[in-house]
Amino acid sequence: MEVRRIEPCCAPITDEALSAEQSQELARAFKVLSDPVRLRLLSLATAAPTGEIRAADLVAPLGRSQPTVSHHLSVLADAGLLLRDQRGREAWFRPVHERLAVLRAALGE
Amino acid sequence: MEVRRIEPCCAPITDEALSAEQSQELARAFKVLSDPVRLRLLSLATAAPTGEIRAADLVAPLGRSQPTVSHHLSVLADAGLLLRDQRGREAWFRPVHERLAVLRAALGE
DNA sequence: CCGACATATCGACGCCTGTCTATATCTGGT
DNA sequence: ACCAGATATAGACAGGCGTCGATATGTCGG
Repeated sequence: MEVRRIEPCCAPITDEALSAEQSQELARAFKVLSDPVRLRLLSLATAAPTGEIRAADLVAPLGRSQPTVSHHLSVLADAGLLLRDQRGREAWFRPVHERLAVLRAALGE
Repeated sequence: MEVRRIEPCCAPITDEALSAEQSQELARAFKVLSDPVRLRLLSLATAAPTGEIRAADLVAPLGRSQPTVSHHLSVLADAGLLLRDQRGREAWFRPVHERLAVLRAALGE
């Protein structure tokens, strides 16, 4: 998916026109959010009481295969929206609120 | 693209987990923003001094064919992010800031 | 009424991406 | 050492989407 770390890239799109490069970078970022499974993973991570989730616990609720869930978690981690914490054979993930804030900021206000 | 009007659909994803339906709806919305041409169109519309843009004036700066630009404008209009104002043979577009705000709100805060 | 302009629609093509099954890798416990 | 559990990787397949050229539709001016 050509995932790239989400970084502050530009003024809010409500303020000034984007360059070709800026729009491409932003589009890549929003593409990460354009899948229902990934959005659900992100919300499950943020809403988790402990603030983190374990990969194995997500397969059943999402109704997708284990490799598919693993794939989406990697996409979110590569984008910097989730932070992977490997503990032995388990993979735990925490949301990175600052990255979400970057995208929110790009939408204006 | 199965575009649908962008509506307030859910609490911020930072607050509580999304349902399958909510995540699908949100994903559809972000998919509209996941293309560089559409992001650029949106920013050009918002940054325009008069607050509106004419379709014909966008072909050259975007470097895409006229049908492609027309297509993307339609996607944005269908999503409710742009408001189409037909004036004779010309099509003018204004940004709908409330729709952008809906997406911003879904990202938290 | 005709030609130039503005936009939308159609059909096709190529690439990208989400999904799966099968398999590999690594870890922890017994 | 072995087995079971957790995760990652590989490969394949199907559907979706951005793009284009060609064409249709509609509008203004002379």
